[in-house]
Parts: sequence; C-alpha cells; structure tokens
Amino acid sequence: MARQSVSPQITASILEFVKTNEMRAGEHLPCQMLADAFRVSRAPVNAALKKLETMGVVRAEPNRGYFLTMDAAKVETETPAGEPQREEEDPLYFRIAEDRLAGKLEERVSENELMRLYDVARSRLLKSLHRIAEEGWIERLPGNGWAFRETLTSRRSYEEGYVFRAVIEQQAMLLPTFRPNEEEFRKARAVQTALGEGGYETWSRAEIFKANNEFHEMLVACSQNDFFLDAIKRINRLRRLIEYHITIDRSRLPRQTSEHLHILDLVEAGRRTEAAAFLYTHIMGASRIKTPRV
Amino acid sequence: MARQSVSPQITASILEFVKTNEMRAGEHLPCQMLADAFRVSRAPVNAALKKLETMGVVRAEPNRGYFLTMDAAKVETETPAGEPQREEEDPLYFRIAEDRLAGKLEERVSENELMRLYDVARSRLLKSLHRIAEEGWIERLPGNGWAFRETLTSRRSYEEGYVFRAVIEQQAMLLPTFRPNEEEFRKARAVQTALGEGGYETWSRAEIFKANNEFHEMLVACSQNDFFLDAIKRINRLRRLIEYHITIDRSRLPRQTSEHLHILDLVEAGRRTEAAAFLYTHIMGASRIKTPRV
DNA sequence: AATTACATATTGTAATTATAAAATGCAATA
DNA sequence: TATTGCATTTTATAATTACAATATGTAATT
Repeated sequence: MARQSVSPQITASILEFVKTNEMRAGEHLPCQMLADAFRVSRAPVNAALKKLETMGVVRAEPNRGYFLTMDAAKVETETPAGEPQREEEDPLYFRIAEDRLAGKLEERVSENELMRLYDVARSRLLKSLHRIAEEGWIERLPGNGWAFRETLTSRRSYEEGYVFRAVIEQQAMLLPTFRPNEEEFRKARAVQTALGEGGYETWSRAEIFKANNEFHEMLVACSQNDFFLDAIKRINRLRRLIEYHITIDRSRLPRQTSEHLHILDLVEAGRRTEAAAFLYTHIMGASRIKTPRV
Repeated sequence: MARQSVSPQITASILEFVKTNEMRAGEHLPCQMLADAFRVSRAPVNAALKKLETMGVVRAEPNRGYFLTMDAAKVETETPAGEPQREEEDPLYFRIAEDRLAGKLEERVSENELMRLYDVARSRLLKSLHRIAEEGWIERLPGNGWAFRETLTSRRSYEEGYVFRAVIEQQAMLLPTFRPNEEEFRKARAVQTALGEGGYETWSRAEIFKANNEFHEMLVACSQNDFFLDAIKRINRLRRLIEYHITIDRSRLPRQTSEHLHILDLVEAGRRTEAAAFLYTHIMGASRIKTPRV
C-alpha cells in the first residue's frame, strides 16, 4: 500500500558500478559516495548494501562500512539467479507495446478498459501510459481515453526513423564541437571487437542491441550537444520496442561491427567528413535489409 | 471535486475553427463533425455550443442544431472579454518556468515543497511536472524529489539549441521526401507579408513568436517526416519559455520576414539546396544577436 | 439519410487517508 | 576529518470513494 522501494534498483546499480569500475576484493564502498552517484539519500543505499551482505558480495565492518568480498569479475556469476535482478521497467509497459504491435489494441483505448484487460491498478497503469506518452507513441485525448500514434506500427514511420537517425548522427559528427572521447573510444573498440570475434553468436539479443545503441549514442555524445544526444536516445528507446520483434540476422553482425570499427578508425585518423558519410550509409544500409513484423 | 471540464477548451476551439474556415453567418455547425474534429464525444461539444449560444455567436434551431449568427470576421470582437478565453495551459506551469529561470528554484525540489510554495493540490502540481518532464527540463529522481536539467538556464544549451534547429531544418529541406505544400506556402506568405508591412510594430510578442514558429514548423512539415517535425516542435516549446523573457528587437523583424519570404521564393523556384543553406544561416544568425536573460 | 435530443452507461478526477520508504541531523567511531 | 549508525522528520504512494464530465445508443425529427 505504500510506495515500492528503489533499493532493489540501487542494489543492481551498485553491482553495475563495481563491475564497470573493475573494483577488487577488499575495496571500500562509502555510503555517501554511492548515494551521490545514484542521486538518492544514504537510506536506500544502506538497504541495498545490507541485501548485498546477505548475498555475500560485501561484508560489513562495525563503524567502518561495507567492503567488497570479491573481485568485480567474479561478482555477477555469484549473484543468485532466484531474485529479480533489476526491475526498473514495469513489464506492463512491454505488454502494452507488444499488444499494440500485434494489433490487439485499438487506436483508441480508455483507462478503465486497460485496467480490466491487464488487471492492474490505475496508478500503475498511468505510470506506464505516461512513460509511453513521453516516448511519443500514445497521447491523451482531450476528453476520455488515449490514442496510439502510428509511430510504432507503420512501415512508413519505421523508415522515417532510419532517415532521421542517419541524418542526426552524420550531422552530429560534422559539428565543430565534435570531439572524440578517447576513453569511450577505447571501450567501444573493446566491445565491438568482442562482438565481432564470436560474441555475435553467443550474446543475447538484448545484449547485442544494447551494445549497438551504446555505440551510436557514444558517437553522438562526442558532439557535445545535448539536443542531438537526446534526439537519438529518444528514437532509440522506440527502436528497442520494434526491433525486439525482429529476428536478428546474426550473420550480418560481423560486417556491422567491422563497420563500427572502421568509423572509429576514420574519426581517430582525423577523417571526420569521410567518417560521417560512412556512418550515414551504415545506418541507412541497416534499414533496407530488415523487415519489421507489422 | 470531480474533474475539470474540457468544454471551455472546446468553446475556444470552435471559435478558432469558425475563423480559420472563414465561415459565414447562417452556416450550420454539425455536432458530430465538431466532435470528430476535436477528438471528443458530442457531449462536450454540445456544452460548448450551448455556451456559445448564450454568448450570441450561434443560435439553436430545434431538432436542426446550431447555426452561426455572424460572419467569422466579426466573431472574435463580439466575444465578451470577461470570460477566460482559453485555459488549456495551467498557469502553474508558467510560474514554475519563470521561477526556475529567475533562479528562485533550486536544482532539486520535492513535491511537497512545491505544493506549499504554490499552494496547489498534488494532483495539479503533478500534471504540470509531468508536462515539464515531457518537455525534458525536469526529471524525477529515483528516490524523492525532482531535478531540473540545465536545458533552460545555461547559455551553452541555449546555443546548442540553435545549432540543433539550424541543422534539423536545413536537413529536413534537403530530404528527398520534401515537397512544398502550396496551400500552406500561400498562407505563410500572407502572414509574413502582413508581419513585414507594419505588423511587426503592432502585433503582440506572443503573436509574433507564434507566427515565426508556425513558419518554421510548416517548412519542416513539408519534409513529410514526423521525426523531424516532432524534434522541431519539441524544441520550439522550450524556446517559447526562454524567448518570452527576451525583449523582442522589433527592428529586426522586417529583415526576418523578408528572409522568410526569400526562403519561400527559393523553394518555389526549385532551388532547394540554396534555400536550405539560406535557412541554416537565417537561424544561426538569429542566435548570435539575441541575448537570453539568464 | 443525416442529425438532433435525450436517457443511460461509462469514465476519469480530486480529495482523503494509512503507511512504508527516503531524507537528514548528529553523536559516535575509526 | 571523513564516515558510519541511529533516531527523527519528511516525503510520496497506493487504495478508496464520490461525483461531475464524457461517451454512446436510440428514437424522434428534418
């Protein structure tokens, strides 16, 4: 009846933090530092740390705080698979997306109708609807009900999306403020190489999709212009919904990753115009081959 | 205690509808047609028509519906100034924007704090906050409270916005799907001419700003790509908040309108590349001269 | 055949709680 | 001096409910 806690998310965030920072066994995890990093108070961080202690990832020392019991590399495998790792996104959101894509939901729907259909409380439904509205594929009608926009379902808008991405990313790279971030380039290179050298056969669809998006968002972030980055992030959130329904053609991934690496090469060689042009055709090339299930 | 009605908005919409369609006295206003146009049911439309009847704009004929009593041109002046014409946007939203721009609101705020400060109910506050979140200049923190982003307040992001607009609009015009809409061009020409021939001295700041935005959005709409159009609309909603605080330099308006007309000329002459390049410098030129009050 | 008028069904909002969670101040500790 | 541990204050949410507004089916009217 009270609100649901954020501390499970903080738990997951701490694990992620430990991994990306490649921390070692014995390192200290100061409470306030974690709180600042995740923009919450110390309270939920403490709750999360207590849980991690029961999981054996950290151990508490009286009046000194929590310390890692194992190296970052070992952390994930030690995590018990039983507990829901990260909740962050309400499954209801995905159910609505699926049903809309599958044509099970009419263009206009009322809140009560959806509450009955999914058997959820209004508050929870509204949260998902607001999120969807923020992503731009549903909107409140002036009177009762909501209306889906065709963003997700039409072939035409799917193609428009690719054009938009290609233009934004190319232009972002051509901005005078564009400046490659060495550290990020290094990481991206590592990921793309791993993906190209076998990862494309074993990684999950979600992992592949995430790696791809992060590559492109990293490039746009180098433009140092938040409006370009926001625009790309916005459309990528949409893409995720549609592309999950497309069987990934894994045979194309080696070529994709080598193209990604080629882009990094060109940028680092200072051949920005070439890189931007290549990026454009790289994106448009991806759109022509896949076929959305609509 | 129950919800607030949409019918006042419908009332305003009907007046607008009558004017933009240049309807004449005696013309019929079918209920269902209006309901479809505004995407509501007949109920609020009937309520609005009843109100318009008391205002003398329409008259009811039994079993035949409502009919205009005057020509569209006369409608607005006949509207009693006493009633709030159109509410649509909660003033609370603007108060928050003003206070944030004036630096009266910290970067982090809690809902209760804002409720006390503005003396409003939570439900109303949340509506404004959600709208602001959708516009991208505030975000929910994971725990309690909300955090403003620097979108509105920093000089840097103000300039980034101009770059984004210039790029998007130029590129939209260069898309192969771009196709000028004759009717819209004609209307835009009329508005810009009126503005250039004296309107720049008499129109209100809001009217000038609206005309300018509509011109640019019309151009982008011709690209037939909703992602480009959405991106521009999104950033224009932001701009409205900031530019309201800048004293319009009316002496620049004749030049601005003549540039707008020049763009229309170039497009209609089929010189799209030139038009797009000119559009780019037109937008960037505007950014350098104005100075935001921050 | 289209539209209205009216009766009825349905919908979403605003107000009001109880309550768990988050935030925070401060003494104790390393 | 930085950090923890703990007690206290503050915050936001989920569940309920009443009711005005919206939506809609249908007979009557033109």
